[in-house]
Amino acid sequence: MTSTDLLNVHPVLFDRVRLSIMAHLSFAEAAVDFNSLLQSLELTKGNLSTHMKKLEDGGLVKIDKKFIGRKPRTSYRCTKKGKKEVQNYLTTIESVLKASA
Amino acid sequence: MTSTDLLNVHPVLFDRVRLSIMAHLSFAEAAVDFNSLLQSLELTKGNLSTHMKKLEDGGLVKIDKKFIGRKPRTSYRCTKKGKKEVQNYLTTIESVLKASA
DNA sequence: ATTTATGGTTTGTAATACAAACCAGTTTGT
DNA sequence: ACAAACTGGTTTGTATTACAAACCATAAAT
Repeated sequence: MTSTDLLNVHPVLFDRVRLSIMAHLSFAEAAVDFNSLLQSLELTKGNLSTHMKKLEDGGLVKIDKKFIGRKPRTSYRCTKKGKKEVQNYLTTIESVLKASA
Repeated sequence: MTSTDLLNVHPVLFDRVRLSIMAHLSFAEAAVDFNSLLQSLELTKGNLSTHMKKLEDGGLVKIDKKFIGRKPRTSYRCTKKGKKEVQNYLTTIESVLKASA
């Protein structure tokens, strides 16, 4: 009930762009590749790249690099931890913001 | 439904501390003063001061400075807009994060 | 009259978000 | 064959931000 519960939500999720990314990834059944995220979210490549790195560092996302034919392709999927943290984010926000009052 | 809805939430709310502050203020009936926020949130004075300024600049909070006896006292209350933005934040997060899928 | 407490604001520093520049390779055009 | 343009990203430089420390003004206590 106290707003200090917010301290328990993963800090990396407190960013608009990264939350969008996690929303995409956590709903996707399969892995999502760099360029489709790029298009959905309308970011620059550099910006997306660094956000993905942070999500990876936080363990919320798993990165997968391979060659598809002769071209490189990077794709991402949401980890178990990622899903858990997103859920935690949602329920925490709700509990903090929904008035018992 | 698209995660780009997140672009509609007030940017100033995308911060843990400020969201905590708004949670406090939006539930409080009366104005809340600087020191009680300071204690509830366990921040430094400088940090709280600048966060409040941002919330004020965003129109989410109204500041009120007066002397109580001979001592200065600063207190804050949530504006209509503040309440609206908090509501919008909550419903947007829910719609983005709760799978229709 | 010093010291100590109260109620904050301003300032300096470290971390962060972002876009521009870059890099490695591939395909297309001539 | 060679250059130009495209693909798929990463690294780097800059502006913004969060934060705590230092500071300021006044009041109360000794």
